[in-house]
Amino acid sequence: MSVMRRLALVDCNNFYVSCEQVFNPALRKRVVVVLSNNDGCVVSRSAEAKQAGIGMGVPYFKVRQQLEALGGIALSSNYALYADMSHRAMTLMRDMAESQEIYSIDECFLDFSAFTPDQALIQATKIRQALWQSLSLPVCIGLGATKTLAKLANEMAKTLKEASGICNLSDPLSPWRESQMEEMPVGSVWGIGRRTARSLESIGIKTVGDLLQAPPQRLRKNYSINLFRTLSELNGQTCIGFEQVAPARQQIIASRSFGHAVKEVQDLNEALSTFATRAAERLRADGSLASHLQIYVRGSPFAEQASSPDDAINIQLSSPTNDTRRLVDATLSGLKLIYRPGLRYKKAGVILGGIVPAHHYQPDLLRTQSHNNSSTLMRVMDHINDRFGRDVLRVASMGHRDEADWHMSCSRRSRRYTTTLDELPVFSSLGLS
DNA sequence: TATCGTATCACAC
DNA sequence: CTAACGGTGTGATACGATA
Repeated sequence: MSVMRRLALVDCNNFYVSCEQVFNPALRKRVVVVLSNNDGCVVSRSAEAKQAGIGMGVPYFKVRQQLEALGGIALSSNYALYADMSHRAMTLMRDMAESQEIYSIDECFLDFSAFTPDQALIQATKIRQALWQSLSLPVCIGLGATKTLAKLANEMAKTLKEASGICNLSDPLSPWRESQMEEMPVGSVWGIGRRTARSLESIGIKTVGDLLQAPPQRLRKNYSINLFRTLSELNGQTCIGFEQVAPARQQIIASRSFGHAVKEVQDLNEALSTFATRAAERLRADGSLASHLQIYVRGSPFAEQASSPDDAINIQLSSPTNDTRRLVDATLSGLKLIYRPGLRYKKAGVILGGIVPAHHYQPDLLRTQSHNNSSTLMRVMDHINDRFGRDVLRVASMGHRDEADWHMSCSRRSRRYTTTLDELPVFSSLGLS
């Protein structure tokens, strides 16, 4: 007989904006947004920005004027900073529970099963305080018997004014809490996205309470297995396991939209060489090999003409590899086959697939030296780049222009306070870099 | 008929 | 001045090709 599970879901509030505010307190209590790559869309908003009606995911150019009128601030995203803050937060929480599953850059599940209900609430409070005191990060915490319930509790912790950052949907569940839960909109449930929510609403299922009371046969008939798992989890039955170690990735994607549309093969060569290089670095960091890759190029999905390019090609490697040179070669040979002169390309990408552990692969003794994997050269290259800076050692096809059209726009990035010495204010102002 | 690969969708963050 | 709209990853499902 298994003991009841009790899970906590800790989620940082407005994570990217909060990280920026840690290092620039002048941003507190202000309308602040952080933009996606290429300064494209709003991906994180301060409470004040939400209050002012700045939507999540809205293209920046559509709200730029509104932001200026509000005296608001838009920042390019600074992933080095967010990743570092995330690591600190996760490390801090790791020792405050039996086990931890890092779910995303700003969220983790914690196993609180060993705690009594009272202890669990006390521990949640401690975690909130610890993150605020040592990292200045505000978080909300939801407690529940399943991941879906913990996520829902977290939504309620964010939504309900009186929750003060913590909401408990574990037992014992007060009738009051239960009714609050039943009033939550279906779309706020983890796993029920925009489309399913709209569909459910159209048949009168608008809230969690409606969903729990709906006849299961009717749901089974019209919806996927996912919705049933979600429903079971809302009823307290575990369908989604707790993963302390992340399962091996099945694919690695490296892709970017370009700062400006490009037409020349040379630009695409450089961009795709860079993407293949990034993908290969991650592949080696995972200790893996890829068996095939896909490359794709495309124009703007918003282009008025229907003739915007959109092409892809799959390439089978003669043997699994993590060698940047082989992956770049394959990438460029693929590009040759799909490139068409004169078109306006706006995005490209490399997708590595057929990923296997490096130790799993038995090299073919008849293969030539160039097919060696995890070669000494790659290890040395990674080492040098790690020590002396990204791309100090690189394939020539990546190019060396500081300002190529395909490079991202990123005009408003804050300093990488925690990871790049040159960007500490005291160093840069002294001109030491 | 069972299975396989691929494209597409839905979802999350 | 104007035009301008993310990236990474998983799983389900549909469907035609294949053995």
